[in-house]
Amino acid sequence: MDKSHLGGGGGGLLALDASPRPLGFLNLLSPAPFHRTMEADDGGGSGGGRGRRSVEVDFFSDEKKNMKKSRVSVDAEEQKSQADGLAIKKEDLTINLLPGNNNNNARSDRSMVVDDDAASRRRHEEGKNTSELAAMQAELSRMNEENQRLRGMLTQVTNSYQALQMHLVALMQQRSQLPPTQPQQPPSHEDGKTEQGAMVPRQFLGLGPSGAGADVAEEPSNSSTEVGSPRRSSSNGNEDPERGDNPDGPSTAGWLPGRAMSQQLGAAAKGHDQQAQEATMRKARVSVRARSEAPIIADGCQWRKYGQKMAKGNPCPRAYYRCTMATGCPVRKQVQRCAEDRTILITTYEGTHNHPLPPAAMAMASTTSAAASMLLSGSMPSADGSGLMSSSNFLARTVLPCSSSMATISASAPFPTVTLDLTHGPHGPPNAIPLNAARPPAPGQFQIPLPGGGMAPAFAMPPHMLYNQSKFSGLQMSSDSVDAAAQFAQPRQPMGLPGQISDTVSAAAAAITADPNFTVALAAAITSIIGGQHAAAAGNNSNANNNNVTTSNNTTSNNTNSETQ
DNA sequence: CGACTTTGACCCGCGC
DNA sequence: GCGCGGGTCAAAGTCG
Repeated sequence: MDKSHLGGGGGGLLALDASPRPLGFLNLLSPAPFHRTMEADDGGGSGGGRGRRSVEVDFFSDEKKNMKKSRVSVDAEEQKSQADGLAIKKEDLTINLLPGNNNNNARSDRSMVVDDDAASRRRHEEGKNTSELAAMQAELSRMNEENQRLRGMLTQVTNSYQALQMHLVALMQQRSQLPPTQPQQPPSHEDGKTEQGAMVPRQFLGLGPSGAGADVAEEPSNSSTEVGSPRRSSSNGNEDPERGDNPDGPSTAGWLPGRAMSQQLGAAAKGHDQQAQEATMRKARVSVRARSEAPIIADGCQWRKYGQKMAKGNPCPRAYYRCTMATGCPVRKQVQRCAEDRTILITTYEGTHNHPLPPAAMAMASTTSAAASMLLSGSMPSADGSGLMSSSNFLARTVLPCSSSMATISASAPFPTVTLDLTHGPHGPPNAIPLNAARPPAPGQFQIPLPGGGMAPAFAMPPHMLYNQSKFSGLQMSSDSVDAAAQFAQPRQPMGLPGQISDTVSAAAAAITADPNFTVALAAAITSIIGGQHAAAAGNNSNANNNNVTTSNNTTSNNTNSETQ
């Protein structure tokens, strides 16, 4: 498929910035990842926002608000520092480091009077300023050091993630080769593609196995791995232009019902186990729970509603949407409000995009596809759920390193589902309940343990601190990372810094990371950059990535290029 | 007029 | 075999 788009279309949301800035925050939020609405994405051939189109909620609107709030917090912190006579300002860290630029000094120069007391006082002040300057310079260098270390951590995480992904692909390759009579071998694994290349298609929303899901639309041999709903073999299956655009039988396997596919491909050629696995793969889903008053969340894709049903046990109807960004895209999603809390919108994604995604849709697509791939990689061979267990750990360590405490995997029938819960957090309602408490855990459903499980008890932190910890828990890949994560997780931790700088910066960090959506953005960004790097490795440009990636003291800079609805 | 939503009907899987 | 529930279809209606 169009890999070039992946690289240039915003596949990477962040990159390592080599510029030594004092404590740079990663600009993880790409150009308004979830800010586009269907109206904004209406370029796929629709007549242009006709009909009663659902009002979407900006998926990260709260986040943006909170980011703004964070910015306000930083400003307020600065003002407060100034008001308290503390000279720690951003300017102090960058511009006003030289004594000659000190406004106080300049002012005192102008008002200098030949007065011994005044001169001595001024000398005293100068000495004080000099010591402060030295201290600040020391802090600056220390923060530079910290920044470098964080970059190193991110590099390490990236490398580890790539290694894990490669390992996953290798494992899946082995599994796919286990049945000797298996008629289909993922061609992408046999040709010149590297394993990384095999992962690239997950830039699309691929709920299928890694390396195969996104290729199914153009590879008939892989059709049975399509994740679309196992449609019945209706006689009018080709009436739908989205399904019937490929009249040559098996080539349309992406839309063919599983049963028909089995007939056409020769059911005898497959073992029952494999069919069961494929059925599981087809039904893999990623569910996202988010608080929203709007009837649908804006995930960057264009959807068309094709049905609505009253689900049992839920007074709220369930709406069925189909991706209309490209003809024949099999991706569907279900949107339903939570019965217990109607402010929670549950969006379940299913299927694999067979078309390039806009940058706005990349984050969600990458996150959900990676989550589903991880889920499938672990759930397929296991009949007792142990596979899911291992999958969840793997998922927690790789796909959702920063939101693992908010992700669940449901092993309950009929299909495995990864649930990303964005509903709890400090900004939620006071009665926001943790995931497993909000919903009675279904049989076989469990919460993914924290990836650094041993770490959580190590810190006696209040709940909001724990949130912060979870934000960076994905960086717990080394002891250094643990330390850094702990430092980030404890905004008031001195970190060896004398005072105001660490307080100010930590307060900003706390304000930013306190937003639960930040977790998802972080996960999405990491996932995206991994994919972006893969695309870049395949010879694609990485300029777009660089455009989207900054390290900056101003953590709100990522909101500047939002797309209006 | 075309794209979209609505909604009743239909099909299928599953449990009893 | 039957009924239930989930998922989808497709005609009708809506909108700009």
